[in-house]
Amino acid sequence: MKAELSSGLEAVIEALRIAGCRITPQRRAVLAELVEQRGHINPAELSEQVAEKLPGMNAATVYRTLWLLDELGILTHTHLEDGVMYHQSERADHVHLSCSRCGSSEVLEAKDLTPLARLMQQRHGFAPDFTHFAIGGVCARCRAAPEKMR
Amino acid sequence: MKAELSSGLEAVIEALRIAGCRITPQRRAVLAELVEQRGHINPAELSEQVAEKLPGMNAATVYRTLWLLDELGILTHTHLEDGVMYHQSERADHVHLSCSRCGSSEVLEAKDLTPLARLMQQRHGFAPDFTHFAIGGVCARCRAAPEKMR
DNA sequence: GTATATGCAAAGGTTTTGCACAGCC
DNA sequence: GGCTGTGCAAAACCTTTGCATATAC
Repeated sequence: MKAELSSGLEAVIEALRIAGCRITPQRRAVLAELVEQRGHINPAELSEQVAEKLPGMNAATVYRTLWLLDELGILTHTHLEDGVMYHQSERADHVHLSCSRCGSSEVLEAKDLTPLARLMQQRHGFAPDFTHFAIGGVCARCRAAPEKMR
Repeated sequence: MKAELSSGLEAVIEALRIAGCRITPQRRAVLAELVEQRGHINPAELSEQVAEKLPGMNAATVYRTLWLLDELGILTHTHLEDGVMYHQSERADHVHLSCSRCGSSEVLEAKDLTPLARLMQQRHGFAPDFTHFAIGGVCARCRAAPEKMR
């Protein structure tokens, strides 16, 4: 069984235990916050959120916990235009399209790009995971709009 | 004519002048260093390099210069696993494939991905520029190798 | 001469690290 | 009780900003 946050906090906690890690209130708090978060969140913001609910919670601990959970595959990070974001691994199911002209960001289901991914793998041997970095480019609206200066 | 570093420093300098910018030794130094650099370089490192050749050169000036040149389209930045890198715009012709398993990074000519880009544009309306972010995934060697723990 | 660019210094923000103590198992 | 994890504080980085001065034009 793979530990996924969606299968419930307890499943992940069990996985942590099996990995020889200790279950602390701090780790529970980080996990709980990540479950509540629908989208991505950066470490700094997450740190604030968690601290609200578990006073005394230290930023260093948040960073260490994120590192651990990422290492165990429970979390994933994604690189967007403005930095690194964390989210539940099983929610690494969408791709960010980041428009360089208007700055907007749309989201695509990862599976919509599987044909492309497969093609790329066949042609270049590299099996891409388009969820790990955003994809830059120009969105449909900006392409349609008359060219403006930026 | 578009100002490109490869057309020579002087062409870019002329473009700067036309844009109403002043030509300072500092700006020349940054441009010169970027011409010498084959690949990508991050602002901090670039700052060091330039300071070696133009003593007194200040980091703040480097950042301001990079911002300006990026704004003018002479430079481009790319997001790799370990941060932002700058390079000459006309060298934004390659895509970084970053293997999440072994950490290696291969490079692909951007034009090798144009069919994919076109396909994506047709299907999703978004015209991707795969050079602006790296593409994460698993390289051919790691896919072939027996699954190891990470 | 005037407007722009630079240097300096300081602040801002994020992330990492060392170490003593606390607390999970 | 022993070892892992945490808090605290400091440091390490990277980047930005304000302001007086220097300088390109």
